[in-house]
Amino acid sequence: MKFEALTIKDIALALGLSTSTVSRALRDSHEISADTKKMVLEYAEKNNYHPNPIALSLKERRSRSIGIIVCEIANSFFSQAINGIESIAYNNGYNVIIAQSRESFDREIMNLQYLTSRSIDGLIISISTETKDFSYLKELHGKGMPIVFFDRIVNEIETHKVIADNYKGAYDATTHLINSGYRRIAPISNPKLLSITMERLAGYKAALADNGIEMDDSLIKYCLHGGMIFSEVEEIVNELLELKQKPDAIFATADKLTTNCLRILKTKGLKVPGDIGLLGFSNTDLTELLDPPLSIIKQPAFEMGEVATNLLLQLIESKRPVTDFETRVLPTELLIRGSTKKIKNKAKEMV
Amino acid sequence: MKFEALTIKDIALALGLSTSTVSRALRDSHEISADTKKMVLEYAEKNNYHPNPIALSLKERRSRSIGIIVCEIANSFFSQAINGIESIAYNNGYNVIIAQSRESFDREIMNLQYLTSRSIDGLIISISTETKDFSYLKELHGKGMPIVFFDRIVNEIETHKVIADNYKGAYDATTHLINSGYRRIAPISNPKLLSITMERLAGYKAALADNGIEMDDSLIKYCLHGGMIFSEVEEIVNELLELKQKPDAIFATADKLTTNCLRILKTKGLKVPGDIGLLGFSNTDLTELLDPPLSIIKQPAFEMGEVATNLLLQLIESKRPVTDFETRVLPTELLIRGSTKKIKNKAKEMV
DNA sequence: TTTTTTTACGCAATCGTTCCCGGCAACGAT
DNA sequence: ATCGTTGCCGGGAACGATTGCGTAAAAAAA
Repeated sequence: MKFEALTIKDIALALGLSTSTVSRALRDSHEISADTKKMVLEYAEKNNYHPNPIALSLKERRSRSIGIIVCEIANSFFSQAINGIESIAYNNGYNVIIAQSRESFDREIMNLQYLTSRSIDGLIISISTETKDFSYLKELHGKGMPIVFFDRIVNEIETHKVIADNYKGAYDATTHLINSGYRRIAPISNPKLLSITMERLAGYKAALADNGIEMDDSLIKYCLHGGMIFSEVEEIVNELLELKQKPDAIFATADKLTTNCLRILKTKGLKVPGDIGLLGFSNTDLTELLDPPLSIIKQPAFEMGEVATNLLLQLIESKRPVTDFETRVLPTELLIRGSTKKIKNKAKEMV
Repeated sequence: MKFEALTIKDIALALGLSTSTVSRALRDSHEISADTKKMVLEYAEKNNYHPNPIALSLKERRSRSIGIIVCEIANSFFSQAINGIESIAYNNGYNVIIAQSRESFDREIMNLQYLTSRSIDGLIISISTETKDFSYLKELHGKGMPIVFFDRIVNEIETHKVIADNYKGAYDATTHLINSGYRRIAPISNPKLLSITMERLAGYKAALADNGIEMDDSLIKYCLHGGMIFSEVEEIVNELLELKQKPDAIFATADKLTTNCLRILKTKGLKVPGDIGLLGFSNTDLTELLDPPLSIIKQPAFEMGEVATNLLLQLIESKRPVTDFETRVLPTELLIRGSTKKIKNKAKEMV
């Protein structure tokens, strides 16, 4: 079945005018008489004419749609960010096409190809945990595709970037853990070279250093699939618990890792925070209802989406090539709950 | 900045052919010589030519994109459903444009206008809690727009529909509560006339009847904004708790209501299930980690999205008007956890 | 060799819209 | 009466791709 819409040609025919006149009347050109304008406008209104966006896109060589690539939608952080992206985009007459990489590099490339073949005007992307090769993105960017990175950014591509203050977030979180008496804090992260991993681990390390705590490399763990594969997180937690010097707290640096860690610790019958403390990055609004209520670092996901979209639209609508790029860093929020309750300093465990 | 793509015209110019020949060569027409085909194909491959989908859309009068309207993306059920929709759509060369009504009728109409002005080929929608007037949807449907309803459906519009087995889900849930000793079960729902509300309440009532429990209308509550406004849920819970004959369990018939009920009960210092039992529809994967672990009815959100999309594509790609519509009902799952633990039958409370 | 058929390609219209260019009135100025 | 000027409008090309039709040359048949 087809859904036939009214065209300018139909109006022209009905009113005995030419398409050019109708077009001009609709765009309120000065070279159309008031009478004709009124006639056309009224007819268009009555038969609710809407210009065909596809024809416009073809003419103007722009689709007024922007692509989004994230690892998955069903993740609080990203769905909130998409919310922010969408709100700005719609207000500016753009629509968004969302694609999910599911933490796969191959899928990310496919999405990229799909979106560009769909002739998007710009791209907002948080790269997958698997992505190490940026040549495709570089090529795209080199060809003039406006790109804004957010969350998981690519430092070697020069364009606008939007991130949470991962360094400070992790620093504050680690400091809080230390102040609560924890000493052997094990950070569980996404792959090593992901921007958010590096930023968050840097904050962690700085907090340790500032508090005179020696770092123990055996406590630092990475999840290659960002927690998408449950068993992977499970193995890593097992490794940590089998250490001679066990960690007294886990610092999960990503949403999926945080909740999966809790799941695993509970399954193992460990008391949180009695046996082990837990704190992590998370954006779900259920964390305070969990058992135990989770201490979290929350990112301003919605705002990040908004900012990223504003920057992207700026790139898209700029007349001349933009060379002055900025990296916006938005503040995180540390919410202290039960999962990091103070423990007594066991002096013997101090390293 | 512009992102210039290779066109058929460029290829024709470069190879000294006409655009028609190039077009036909690319589509492997029999009336093009093998040599020419090879030449064109190789050139297109090397310079990675992709047909401009906008030009194709204009020619074929189809955009190969489908619209989705849900109340919000940042909701487990809907993000999972969108996942399902997206997977099928992409596999069939369609992209999806997502819009959020945020439970507002006005926004829903705006979204509808936006999406149609974007010339979508079809629509998948779960209507907002506010929507009582279906005239716009009817008009759209009447004009030939393929529509598939899912979750919150509109019975008076004849087209494909996809729902969870809300009746059975609610029936099973209520039965479980009864079997666990609860007698005064208060259902908190979305607005009265929403399809899911009616279906779920019907299941609730049937379960009561089948167990010889008299229904108490004062226990039946509705949230006009579907739990989007926290205070609204709070008021309703307060009303219930101020009843002379208080409920001994709450049955929340929607995701947001379920988690918000828990939040409110905990804030009030009530023990769940000690003071009151709680069970609800929910699709978040954190429910088992909550305090208490929540008993829930889970909908097959992903599958619902898949089925809805398959039905929609069927409508879109059908040559002649479809008159034979179906309503697919997918099974729900009852997950029993701590929040509905057995209580002793207090005979005096039996009504 | 001439006629017919086939092969292989080009021309031009089409989708809906915009916009450059040109034209034809009516008007005032000379 | 003639010459600009202005106001108002239509013709047609363009955006990128597909496709029916026409046609030249080559191949086959006469």
